[in-house]
Amino acid sequence: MKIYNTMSKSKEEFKPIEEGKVRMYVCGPTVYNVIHIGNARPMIVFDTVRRYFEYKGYDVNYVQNFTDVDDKIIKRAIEEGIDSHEISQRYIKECQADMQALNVKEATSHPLATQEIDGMIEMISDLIDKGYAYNADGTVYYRTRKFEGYGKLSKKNIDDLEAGHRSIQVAGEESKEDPLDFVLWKPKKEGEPAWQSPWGEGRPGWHIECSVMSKKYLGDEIDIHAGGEDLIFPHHENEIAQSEAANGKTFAKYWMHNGFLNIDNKKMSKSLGNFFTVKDIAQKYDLQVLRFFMLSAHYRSPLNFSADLMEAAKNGLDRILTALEQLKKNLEISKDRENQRNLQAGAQSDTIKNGAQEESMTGQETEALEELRRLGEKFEKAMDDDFNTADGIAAVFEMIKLANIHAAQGSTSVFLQEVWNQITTFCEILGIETERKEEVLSQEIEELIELRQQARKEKNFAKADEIRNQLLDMGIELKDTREGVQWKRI
RNA sequence: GGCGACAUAGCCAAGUGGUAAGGCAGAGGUCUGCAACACCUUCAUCACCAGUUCAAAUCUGGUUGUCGCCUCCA
Repeated sequence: MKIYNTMSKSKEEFKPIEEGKVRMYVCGPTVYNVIHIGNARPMIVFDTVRRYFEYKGYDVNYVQNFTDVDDKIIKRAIEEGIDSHEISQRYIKECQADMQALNVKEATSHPLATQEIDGMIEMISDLIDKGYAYNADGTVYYRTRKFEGYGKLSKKNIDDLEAGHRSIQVAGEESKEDPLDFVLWKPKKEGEPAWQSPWGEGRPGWHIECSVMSKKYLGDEIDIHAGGEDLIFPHHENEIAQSEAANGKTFAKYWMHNGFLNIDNKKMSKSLGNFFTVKDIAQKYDLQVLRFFMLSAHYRSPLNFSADLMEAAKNGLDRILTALEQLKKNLEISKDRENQRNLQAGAQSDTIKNGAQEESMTGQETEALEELRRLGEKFEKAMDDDFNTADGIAAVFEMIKLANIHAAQGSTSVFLQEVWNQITTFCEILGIETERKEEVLSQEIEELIELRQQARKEKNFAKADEIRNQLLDMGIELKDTREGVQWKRI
């Protein structure tokens, strides 16, 4: 398995710190609002990474935090005139609901920054003791130049950084020894949430949270640290400086970063009016479509989002789901048929041996299964190469085609079962929910469908079509298949 | 100004040395009362220029263009 490591800027063979285990930390959202589709990309991508590791037999300890103390949360709380804790709790719930709809598995642990203050104070004290941090009137700064490897992840030259910084130095930073130093602890301002510390009341800086939570839940050294590419600098760079200075060990072996999501080729921003929350998308699409769309490109490539592309993703995903639906039906029919046959055979013979007897596969089926196995290898090869989900999806589409051609009602149930198992296994890795949600139709609609069937029987096609159009207006699309009428909501 | 990424068909997107996966859309056909589904057929020489090589989308140099980071940001 190869993973592209931002640190080395190359693909490296994955070797876990501990055999059979993966320790993985993904930077989570700051909960000051509902998440947008850009937030969703790393969640989807790294959830898929996790699923693939699990498929490969690894025991994955997956940690994703919620940053629940931050300027933006406080600002929002003041606007609404409520406690900032209420704000963060509200959006954590919303975020979890969105993640569930995106079929993102729950993290092994998802710590909250505000629950880990003690650990942060401990690490900051430790950094001060070691000379990597200093207290200036209640604000604690990290002494950036003291850490030798600073800039090693983002490949930045510390002197260039300083040159850039001079022109944009912010007011209130006069107490810093060096403009490059960043905040570990900031003193309380009126109306802000605060905790007691050796440097007075205050709250932690953003970067220290992740260092502390990663250490607590995964240990001093972890396998994978992941997040959006915009976090490379300064967030991850600072985490490295904190953790490695405090722990004296390499922080993370592999650094994974997903590319940005653009809207109509522009960066998503509120001012451009091209800002979409996950909930916006959910109004029009099943969020599975969004997930499928995001996995259709490599996670490190920039990805463009548009209405047309979502339509294309929806159509593609439908093709997969339709085929699986058919496959499942055929499997049931085939099983029933074999059961019938066994019952008859059983009635004729005195002894029924070993329960139901399955039909054995035909030569053609064996060949098809062989082809399916090859496609499975193609899928794994793609995923082994830095999680190439686009190639993986291509393999799934080929499997779908194979199923559409070979898996018929008359096929043996062993064959159909095997095809089903194979394809759904790979869908599972991608996080595609393979069974459409069972929906109950209203009585009115049921009756209309029945009426139309009668009209068809009587060859009154004008009436049949009229009813079909009527249902279409109601959002129900019908199709007549060999197994009867099927419908779906559009 | 510093650092970096990318440029493949109408659209999306794989492919890092041997002559272009897959999907969406389109066209033609089979099936179906019609439609939908499905299947078959069809649709590119890889931004440009120069070079290395028996052989390049794939390596090297240059040109043009797009984008990102350097500041809160997934």
